Amino acid sequence: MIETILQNAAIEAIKTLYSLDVTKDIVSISSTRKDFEGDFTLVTFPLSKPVGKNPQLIADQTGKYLLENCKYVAAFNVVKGFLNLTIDKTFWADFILKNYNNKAYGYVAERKDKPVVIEFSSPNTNKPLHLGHVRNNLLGDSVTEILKAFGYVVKKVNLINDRGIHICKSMLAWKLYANEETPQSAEMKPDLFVGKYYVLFETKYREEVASLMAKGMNEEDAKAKSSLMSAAQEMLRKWEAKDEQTLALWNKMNGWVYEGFAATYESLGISFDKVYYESDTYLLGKELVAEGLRKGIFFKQEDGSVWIDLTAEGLDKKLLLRSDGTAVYITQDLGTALLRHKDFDSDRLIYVVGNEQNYHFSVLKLVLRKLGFEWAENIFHLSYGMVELPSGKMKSREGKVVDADDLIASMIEIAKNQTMEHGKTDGFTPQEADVLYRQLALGALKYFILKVDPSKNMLFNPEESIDFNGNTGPFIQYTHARICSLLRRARDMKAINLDKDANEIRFQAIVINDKENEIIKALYAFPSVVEQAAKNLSPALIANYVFELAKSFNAFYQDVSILREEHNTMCWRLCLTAFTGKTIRTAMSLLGIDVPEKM
RNA sequence: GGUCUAAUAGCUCAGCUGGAUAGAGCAACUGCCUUCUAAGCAGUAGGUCUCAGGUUCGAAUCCUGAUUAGAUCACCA
Repeated sequence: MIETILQNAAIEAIKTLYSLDVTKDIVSISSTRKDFEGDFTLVTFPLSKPVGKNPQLIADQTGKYLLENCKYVAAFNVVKGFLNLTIDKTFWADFILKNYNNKAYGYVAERKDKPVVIEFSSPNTNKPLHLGHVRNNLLGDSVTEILKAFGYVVKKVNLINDRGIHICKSMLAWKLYANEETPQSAEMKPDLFVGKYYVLFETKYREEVASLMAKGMNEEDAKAKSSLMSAAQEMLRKWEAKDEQTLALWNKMNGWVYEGFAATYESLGISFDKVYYESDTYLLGKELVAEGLRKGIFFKQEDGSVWIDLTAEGLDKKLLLRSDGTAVYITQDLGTALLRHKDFDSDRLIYVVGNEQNYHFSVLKLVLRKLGFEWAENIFHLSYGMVELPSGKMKSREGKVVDADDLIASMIEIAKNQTMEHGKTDGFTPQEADVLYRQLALGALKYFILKVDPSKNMLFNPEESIDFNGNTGPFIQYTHARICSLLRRARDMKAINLDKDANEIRFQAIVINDKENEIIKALYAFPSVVEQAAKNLSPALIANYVFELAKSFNAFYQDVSILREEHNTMCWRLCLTAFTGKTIRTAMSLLGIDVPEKM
């Protein structure tokens, strides 16, 4: 890109002017700050010492040299040690004309690498998906799209947590209190229905503990003596023993939940290449533990439990197998990692999992590495922060959550009301209108969540957060729709041929507004994650690409505004409008957001 | 207690590898709908970048320490 060209030219300039070889890292080219004239800025302070002259003089002399010797530099000015370079307009013209009809703009060709496997979503089957899952799903889906744009083959997998004590809790509550009620008879979305019984169990359990404590027991004893909890544990034992009745109930309730999940995934527009079930995988990993024992990487305690000592690495000792020989969480995660590596012939695994599991994943990676798996080096935990509510953390045990389906439904409702209020769907068929409401609602939700740095906790205020004004998905969609509208009108007047006829087109085009930079922010919301992921995936290559991409967008936009000011001609505006529409579409597709052509 | 993460406008968030006068949106206030579509535009006001040191030409950004908040350190998943 242009920065590299300028950088090399500057290095050459310094060599010629001062007979000095300088490295790239002290020749920094960045986009010029607005309020200053120019497109790119060379900061000359770091050059001052090696060259032995004051920054201003260096800037001045280098500027003169570049003006004469670099064909892209049209003008320069110096403010203190900052050398501001203005790029020749023909460069931007060539750039636009070259890329306008390039369908692959923003994408790189497919590479030959092994596929990347990304795990996300990973719900439990005792309750419906909530806002936290939504963040997870959107991140997973968007990172997939971004990696695909970098030419990677990406396989999306989901590991459903369909067994364990929490599942038994909803099963037990249903068995005790439901009187054979079904989602149909209760007229509820089936996963919501199951979740209701999970909350019911927790409520009844707390009541029981409270009443035991009222009789003078302390909390610990009360919890231990709880008949409900021991019944749930008994149910888990029966499940593991493959008791027929228990399995039948388990199948029935999980079936309900899957039906509900399918609907939620559908409305979020999310799909998977492969779904794993923990009931199939929970016994995996024991062989790995045995192998580690043989190799002397792990050790066995007197009670039979197996551990690894990671204190040398700054972590603790970690249990890998219980004394009764059963697996724990990390045991099966070791096994599933290996399974995935084999299933997809992949040596790059990404896990989209909340940041409360940071420790777990550092242990997982370390253990696999100690077992001798080189691909473990490429495991990347895409860690994201919690979604908090104004009232504090979401607690599914207490039913204090924002349900994903409710949220989407109410967003669609808001989108519908506002759109009708603005009269935007006049002339739409009812079907077209419904599609638009959905696109707007999901655009708002997705952009709202994805624009926040994934690693940070975020606050979600149901009353205030969802907005269609300002820096929002619908605003970007709106901008895109306006651009499309302009192009339609232009086409009505005369066929657009950007290469030849641009000058002849007489058309009052949109003045591109600065808000379109918001789309760049959407891309910027990711580098922290994507760049890190990229570093893990393939050294520098991808990371540089993300950076180049984002940067080239940014440079382009800066120059859009410069062109706008300096060249107030129709043809220019039209070219830029068309191109901006293109970049919006490209960027939004990386976020998994639809951009309607009319609204 | 150990480890990790965070702290930027009243609120929600940006701030790229250290660069010029720290930016958006919301909320508040002023103007703008006959030339693309006001889900908009132009403008005003709002800041000790938690605090204290350090590194350097230059720090919101890097380092050290403190304060506050969150996560984690289970024979839970």
